[in-house]
Amino acid sequence: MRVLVVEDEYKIANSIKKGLQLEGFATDVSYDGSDGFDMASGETYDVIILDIMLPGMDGITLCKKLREEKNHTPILMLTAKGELEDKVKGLNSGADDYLVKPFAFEELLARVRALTRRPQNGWEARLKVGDLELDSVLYEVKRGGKTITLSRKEFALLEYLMRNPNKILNKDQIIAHVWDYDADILPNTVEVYIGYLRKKIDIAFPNSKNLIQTVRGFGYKIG
Amino acid sequence: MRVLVVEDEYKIANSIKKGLQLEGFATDVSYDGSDGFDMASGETYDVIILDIMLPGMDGITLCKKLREEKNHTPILMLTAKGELEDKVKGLNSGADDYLVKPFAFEELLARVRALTRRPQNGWEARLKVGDLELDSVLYEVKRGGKTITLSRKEFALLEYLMRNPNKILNKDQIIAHVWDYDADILPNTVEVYIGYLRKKIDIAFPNSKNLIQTVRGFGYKIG
DNA sequence: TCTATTTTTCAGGTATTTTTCAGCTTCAAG
DNA sequence: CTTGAAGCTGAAAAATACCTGAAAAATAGA
Repeated sequence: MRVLVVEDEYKIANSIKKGLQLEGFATDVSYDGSDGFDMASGETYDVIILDIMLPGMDGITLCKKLREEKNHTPILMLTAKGELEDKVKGLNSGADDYLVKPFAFEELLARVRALTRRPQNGWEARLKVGDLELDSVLYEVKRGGKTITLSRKEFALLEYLMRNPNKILNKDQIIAHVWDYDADILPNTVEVYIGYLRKKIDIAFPNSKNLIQTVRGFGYKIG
Repeated sequence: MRVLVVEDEYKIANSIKKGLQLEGFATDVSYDGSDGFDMASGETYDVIILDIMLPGMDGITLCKKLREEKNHTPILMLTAKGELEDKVKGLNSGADDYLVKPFAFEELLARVRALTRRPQNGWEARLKVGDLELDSVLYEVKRGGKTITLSRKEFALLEYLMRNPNKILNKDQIIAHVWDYDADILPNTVEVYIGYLRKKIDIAFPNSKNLIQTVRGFGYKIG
């Protein structure tokens, strides 16, 4: 599964690349619009992630030119917040989906997976760890059949933990996956959120095993 | 259930494709009239969605040619607003139904379902949630036998909610399904309409359960 | 065209969520 | 036992989501 990222902001491009590679996508990056166009029309990619504001050639033009030469590779456009017009232009020019900046990596991943449309191994809508269940489509969390109400960030964090059961995740990893790429978050914020989740998931169920565990010096794990 | 979409405007074609796929239709797209004709006569589809204005071959010609070769696949024609003549020509050329652009996705879905003519599982004309009833053919809404008058948009929103009972729907989803594909709507508009519905459906019936619920950070649900 | 209604935006208020801060606890190494 | 780093937590501050009355814009009906 091959992905091309055309994005001039070094920080964003590289974090996308690193993240996608870890998920098993072969990822190429171009920091310039016209280079990106050459790569896209020369090689066969399964998805193209395309920023709108680019040096060389803007994303909308790039997209249109690709479509003109009958290249129908799914395109995910990145648009800056507030530029609603761009979103419309982007979809008109032939993009298949768009994502508003700044975004959390897991959001991007979900959309890339939707665009590849192949039964993605390793991705499940319903996650289960012990007697704790999370439905990432219906936004439902239950433990032992009892519903648990979570806020948006609490949910996102729990989902990330449950997608990596029994794996130790450090605070930097958690921040990179759950928070927007430009968020400037203290590690302590993760600690606070772990505390919130513990209260709702473990402390509220005193007769069950504690699922969220601290691994001092390394991070946290669930399971 | 297979659908072919022949439409050169990427934005429309892709949003139809995405929406139909989520509803369980296997959807192919052609952005060109003569390519579309080849696909339609080569493969077996259950419905063909056909724009009139097309590069390569216009929709009316395409439709006629299909009928000439005894292909009676149901055809839904898309006509631009004001082109009433086209609508007549379209029906004369052998199309089964037409839809005026711009349309909301749910309108298209209803017509596609009607054309497949098979008892579509999951689609009902009369919806019921608690003691709230909605008839999508007669445009009638009642709660506990008492008639409720709704405007067009209020009705469309309520119908969408009631077709997804107990499911959390976020504002983007609601906009994509209830509003025209080219509408540029603020999320706040959805909030306002939820308020209108609440006034008529919940607040007007103080002895009944509140059916419309806010799930902060995620969206709204009914049930 | 004019008018009534519907649709959409705007601005201000409130409640909740998110983030930070500061002090406290725990753990492990010496 | 002491010490320092890592983690925990109550509470405050900041940011955000949602609600609502009212105005503006668009639309439909006469």
